[in-house]
Amino acid sequence: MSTTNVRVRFAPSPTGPLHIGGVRTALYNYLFARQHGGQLIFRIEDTDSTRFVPGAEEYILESFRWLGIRFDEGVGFGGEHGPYRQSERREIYKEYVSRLLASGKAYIAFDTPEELEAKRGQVENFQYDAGTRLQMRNSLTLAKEEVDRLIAEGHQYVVRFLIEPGEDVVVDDMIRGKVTINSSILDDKVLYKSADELPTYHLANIVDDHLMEVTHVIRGEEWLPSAPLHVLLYRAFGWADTMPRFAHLPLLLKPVGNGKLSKRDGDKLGFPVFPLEWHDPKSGEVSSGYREKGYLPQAVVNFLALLGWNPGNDQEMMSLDEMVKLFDLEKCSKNGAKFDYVKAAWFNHQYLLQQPDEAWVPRFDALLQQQGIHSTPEKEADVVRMMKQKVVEYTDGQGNKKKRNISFVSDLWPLTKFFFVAPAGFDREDKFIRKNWTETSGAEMKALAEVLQTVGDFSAEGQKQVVDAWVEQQGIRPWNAWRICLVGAGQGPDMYELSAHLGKEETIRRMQFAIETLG
RNA sequence: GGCGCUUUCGUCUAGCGGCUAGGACACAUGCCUCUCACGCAUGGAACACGGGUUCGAUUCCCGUAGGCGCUACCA
Repeated sequence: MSTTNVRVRFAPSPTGPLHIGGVRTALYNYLFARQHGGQLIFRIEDTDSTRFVPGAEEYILESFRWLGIRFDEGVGFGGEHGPYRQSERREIYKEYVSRLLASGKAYIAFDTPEELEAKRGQVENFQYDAGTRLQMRNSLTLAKEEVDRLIAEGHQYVVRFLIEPGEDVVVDDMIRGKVTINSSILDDKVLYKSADELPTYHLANIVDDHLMEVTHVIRGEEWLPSAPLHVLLYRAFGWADTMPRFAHLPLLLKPVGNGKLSKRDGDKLGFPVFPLEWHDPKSGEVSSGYREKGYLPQAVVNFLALLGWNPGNDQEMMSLDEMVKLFDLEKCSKNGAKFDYVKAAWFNHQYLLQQPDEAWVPRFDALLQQQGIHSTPEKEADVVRMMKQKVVEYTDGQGNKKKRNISFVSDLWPLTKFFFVAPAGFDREDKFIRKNWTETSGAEMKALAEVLQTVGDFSAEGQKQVVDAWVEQQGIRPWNAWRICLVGAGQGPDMYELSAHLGKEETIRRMQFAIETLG
């Protein structure tokens, strides 16, 4: 049974915050693993010691905790195949590099970066391969004693993979089918650097995937061109029969313009490209995150899942568990998807409104605090209830749940501000005010205020009984002008609801202010 | 430049030889209404182009064009 056990991995490089595209890759790996009852491994690919960024690893872990994507083994999760941090696997890689060297599948090269740079300057389209390797300083061209001497003297070197030209290498991709690349266009990739005693991605990747018994490699399309190299490496090690299956995912593209999604796009268009807010330890620069922007993790996950995959029907709202059931690599699209952050907000809107009242109160409370308003818990609950009733939760005549109008809890402030803050003034240019505050409005409001003064039961119902009758008798429609008094604009809930919430005293105070100001 | 991947409404996509080319987001209009929304209804909107294969191509094949990626001692 162990031969059919699915094992996949997500292996980020701790060079900064986790990109949203990486989140989607991890998500697909997660869905695939869960669906097959397999394991998801979290591996840290820190083979480039120069690009290491402190805090990045913790950030990535925290991101997945927030998103609800759970790993089965790896850094921070334990497991039988560790260590899971590549910088802690130096001895392992050394062993496998020496195997390749011993079998003649790889060789040692002493060319310095400067020498290579010079060569590239001289020769157009220079590539370190079968056509050029014999002109370079390596163990193929140098005598064995010379090689040994150089190493003994401490000269830095790299190990390069010896690629035999002229062979069509086929990668059988689960999304794209058979992809063929001729080995002649591949260069003798650097597999290992003596400078930091670490392998490069390619070697570490193959060795780890093999040792960790990974069965499926699900990664971004940017890896497709080097997939043939990886196939060749599996063969060189004699692991061709246990080579994992590949699936190369389409990339996430910029919402506007050309190219793949980058950090810059988010800054420019005002949406996050990272799951969590990130504070760069070097520059001190802050990048916004979905969590801090008020996104719900389910919304982010749902939105991301549908960027490059669909369940084959019209269903869009899906929980993680549902996605696990429905996910299918065969249904992944092959072309890149533009990142539609407007739709991301729509998903958040949907999930936000599914939340129970209790979930709103603390968020709403935080919003009030931010605005410097310290309301009583009763009042908050009252407002939340009212907002859910009049603005947020809407049920039509057939009892169907309908879409509502906020995408983020922070959207609530402009919609509820008037519950807490009286209008400070009125914009006479405002369309609603111009249209609804007429010459008679002042007098009508004055009369209405007097009527309200007499209302004993100031609940919405109590007011309605008295005021509706009065309105009928007067033959006027005072609501919009009244709304201007209490709200200062053309928005908000039912007027009786609102005035009941404000209370008699505040209601009349606001009316008087409006009468004085607007005349 | 070379190599590879890719191409259906503005965007995400359904479609796996025969459909009035479907849905969602966004947009527009109308209805509802004490306002803003919500909701409901309606509408505009796509098979990149050229060759084949076939009785028949959005669908299969080949070109062309566009897009994307890779082309480091980065992942």
